[in-house]
Amino acid sequence: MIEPRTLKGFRDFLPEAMIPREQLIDTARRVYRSYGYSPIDTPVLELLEVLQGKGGEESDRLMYHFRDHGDRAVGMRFDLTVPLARFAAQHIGVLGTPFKRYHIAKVWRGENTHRGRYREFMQCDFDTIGTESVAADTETVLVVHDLLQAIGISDFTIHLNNRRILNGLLAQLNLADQSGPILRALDKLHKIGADKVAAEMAATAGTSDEQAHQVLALSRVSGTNDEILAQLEQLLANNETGMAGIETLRAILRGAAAAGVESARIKLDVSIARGLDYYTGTVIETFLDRLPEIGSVCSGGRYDDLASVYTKERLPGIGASLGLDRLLAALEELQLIEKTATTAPVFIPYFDRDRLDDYLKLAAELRQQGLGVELYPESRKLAAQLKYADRRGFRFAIVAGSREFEAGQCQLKDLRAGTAQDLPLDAAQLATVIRSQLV
RNA sequence: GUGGCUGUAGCUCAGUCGGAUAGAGCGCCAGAUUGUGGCUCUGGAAGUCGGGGGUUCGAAUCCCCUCAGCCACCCCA
Repeated sequence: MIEPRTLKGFRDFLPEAMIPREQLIDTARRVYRSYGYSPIDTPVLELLEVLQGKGGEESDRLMYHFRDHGDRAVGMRFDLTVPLARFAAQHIGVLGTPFKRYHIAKVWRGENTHRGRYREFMQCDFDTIGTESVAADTETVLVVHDLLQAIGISDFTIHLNNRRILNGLLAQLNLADQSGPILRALDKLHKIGADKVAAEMAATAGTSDEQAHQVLALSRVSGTNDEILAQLEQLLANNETGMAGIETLRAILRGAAAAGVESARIKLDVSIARGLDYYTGTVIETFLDRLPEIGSVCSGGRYDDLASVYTKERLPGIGASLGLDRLLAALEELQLIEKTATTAPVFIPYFDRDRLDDYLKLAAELRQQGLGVELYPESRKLAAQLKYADRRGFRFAIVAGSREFEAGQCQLKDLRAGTAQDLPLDAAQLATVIRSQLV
């Protein structure tokens, strides 16, 4: 016998896990569409040359790849952004700009597994291609905001930064060449503290004490968003790049406020520096206030050289990605996930052995009324069937035996409340009552 | 990739110094006068003790290898 098991980092999803998963995807889709993003899909497999060399050596090493039957070198997509770059370069002529797309799909990375990190996982990306307008930056923030609200999370904070502020400062200190190691160190500020960041910068980037001190001046920038902006303006007063970054942040804050986003939802955070090789401007990360340690659940930013390896046309873009698996883990920890293993609210026990056709008819009529209905497939004893319905999380059961059929009545049980009422055996009337109580 | 920890029933775990038929709770199945779930009671099924090798009279227990998971580091398009 072959032991049934899944590959390391690959998972099965049981109904109890899959139902909230699909709900989350539905919500993301609805929010993305409300901003005019359109769905696209791309192949799981691409020619290796299309995928490789876009995210650095590490990404190439993590990518699943092999030779196909025609001896072509192919790879499995490890994110949705590189395929988008190829897609945009190939089709932008017919799509036109600006082009807004969302893409909800699985990606694969052959890396070490961790809590919340798998080798096969879902990304929910949305991006706007072909505009450098700050309107797109602001809308990206708004989408993240609306998305988390729609999911039902009441307390979250969108951390906002701009790579040009960091780049400007480094240029000012003649450290532009060392931005990689410096920003990687700076990214750990919250985690390891200023002293250790300074030590790491000295070790990996060869910064002098004075340079480290200057870079860490960033770490002392704090206060309200307005206060942070004022401090940054002082730090970067003579730096065109830095000032441009500050102006972009200001514009996003203004725009978000105008669109009705509560000011406490957005926090300027100069230590956010992720996506080092990739992002060129706005950078965002989103944290749950009650579970910050789980990390960013929705991250993204602006990248202005997205498709340069595929086309001479300039295709700047901005977007973000919902970390579906991480968010689900968080929602579970915060007990915001309702546990049900059924998708239909109404259960009909197959109670009277001789009345199968009557049950089928009732179920069909209720479905025509727009209700999800499951009919139990075996005429077991009633207690067992009700127990099944209870375990699966059905909301209502419609009990009818020979007595009820003869009287033209049935019993509607609210399984959650533990109440029951007698009603006429009529689908339209039943549906009205059920709908009024479904909430 | 590095270091540490853990793998015993479907799930969560106990199992003494190496000792004989490997346990519990939950879940599952059946029942508690033939038509009503959650609570209770009774009974039942279910384990290659992750896998392989070794030491030993004897291994869930000790040793080696391997697979998987967790934690920290590294990395994170």
